Amino acid sequence: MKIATWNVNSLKVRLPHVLDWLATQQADILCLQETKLEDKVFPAAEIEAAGYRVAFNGQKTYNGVAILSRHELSDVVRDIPAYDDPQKRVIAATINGVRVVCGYFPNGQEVGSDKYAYKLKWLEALTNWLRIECANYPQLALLGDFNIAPEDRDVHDPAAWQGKILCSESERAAFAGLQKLGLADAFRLFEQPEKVFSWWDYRMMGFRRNQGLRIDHILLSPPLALRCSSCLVDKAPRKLERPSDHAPVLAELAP
DNA sequence: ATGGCTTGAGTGTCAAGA
Repeated sequence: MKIATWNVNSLKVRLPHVLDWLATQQADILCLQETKLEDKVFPAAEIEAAGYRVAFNGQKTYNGVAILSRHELSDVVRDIPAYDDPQKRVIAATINGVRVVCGYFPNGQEVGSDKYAYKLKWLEALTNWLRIECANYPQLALLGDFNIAPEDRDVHDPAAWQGKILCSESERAAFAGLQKLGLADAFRLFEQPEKVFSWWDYRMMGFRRNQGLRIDHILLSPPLALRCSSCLVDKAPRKLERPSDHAPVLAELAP
């Protein structure tokens, strides 16, 4: 089973890329972030025509998440339960016995800002909820745009990013807090090349110079980590015309 | 030099992303 995550930075603009990528990769599950679409205009018909079922949780202009699946989705949950938040950042569903949680983590803008405080609160709420979710669902996968580079090796220029947003101590501690729930970073289960990133700034030719960060992740509970046979970033869609600034991250789970 | 692109909203140009 192939599971993946991709921040598409507007599904309206990126739908052709998404459909092409699904056809190429034959992914079973794709979690999307930054769809930026209200539910009433979500392109469900086009996605279903491609052979996928879909659940979504969106809003106008900002945020918005979705889970696309070749298999049936059940027990869909939208937003973090008991956490009051108008921003549409979370959707979860059970697929083939796997609890799939799709998250678009807050950016945080700048360390010390109001948005940074919101990011840390949000991370705490997510972690508290996932502690319960992990107990209820031994097979759990957390996929999404975490907006956290977990370690210096996930950053093209660690010195320049030292202590900055996406790399600060508190954000990395929150990432470690998710790992403490038993969730493993699928990418780091395997030997990987150096300087693999999942996001590159549109400006300054960031992609061509590989000036990026690894901030999109797939975290797996212990039984799923045992089943995981590979995890990679697919840079191909980032090379297309009008790409998202993020590339998809893909993991393979043995049956 | 805190810029640089891209998107959405909306028709000026700004907010937000990371």
